[in-house]
Amino acid sequence: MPELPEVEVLARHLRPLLIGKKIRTVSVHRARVLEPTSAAQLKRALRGATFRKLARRGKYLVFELKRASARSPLTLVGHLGMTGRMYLLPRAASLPKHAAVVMDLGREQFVYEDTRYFGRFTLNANSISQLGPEPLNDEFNPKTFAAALARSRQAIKTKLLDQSLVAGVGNIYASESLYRAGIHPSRSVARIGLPRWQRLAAAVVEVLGEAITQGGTTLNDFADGEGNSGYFQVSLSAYGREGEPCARCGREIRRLVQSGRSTFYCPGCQR
DNA sequence: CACCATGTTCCTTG
DNA sequence: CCAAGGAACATGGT
Repeated sequence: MPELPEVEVLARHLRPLLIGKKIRTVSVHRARVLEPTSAAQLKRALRGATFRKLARRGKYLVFELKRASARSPLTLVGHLGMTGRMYLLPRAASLPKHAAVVMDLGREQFVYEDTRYFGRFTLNANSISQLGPEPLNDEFNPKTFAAALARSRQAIKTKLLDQSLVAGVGNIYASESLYRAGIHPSRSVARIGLPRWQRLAAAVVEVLGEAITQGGTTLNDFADGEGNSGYFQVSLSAYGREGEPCARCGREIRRLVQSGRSTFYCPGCQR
């Protein structure tokens, strides 16, 4: 459940549940997700710490904690990879098969589970510093967008996944944004002029914003970690619709592979 | 068995 | 040094 909108919805859900809660102990079931932090480091740093803030940056969750002893706040960075989830469970509840890190909060436990263990839960904030502008802020606009691509000839779809260009767009919303902007995913970024950049930037903002709004209706799914996240309740126009008629022009949605990842587009609407 | 999957990083090649 | 492409990571669903 991992692109920007899903992470934003999760952050809004977790924020009131975590702020003010104190961590008693931390158990690490899969140390790989902590890298480069060690299990011992994480346990020592978090024991007795209290959640103060929770923010989102791109697809990352940024937890700020206060340690009982000390002055400087502690930053914990979470990323859900492809299959990560975070939620609270009652203290006695049994853990899921792929629980990676569990924090004992007293009457509850804060669980990070991740089937494929591609995600991260770490004290290292390095990857965050490499992120490009937030698409839902005004630091993101068509000009910074176009300027960042000056020397590239890659396909625009591939570039949209580059987190140093825009933070938070993933494989699903890249297809959706290009569909909305009417731009062919294979178009070289060198051949995109200002009007197209403007349409694309606007489309990215709209698509992500709408997904957040729609994700807001399925918040309850995060609470118990059961069943589906509600992710695919967001209505998608292109992604996953190969062979189905385009809602705008009726031609069949096609699938192609770029840099090893599926792209869905309408050959009629996207040039 | 084959292929697909919401992501990032590392390695190789040019 | 840079850009670009592909494999690796790990598990499960169809």
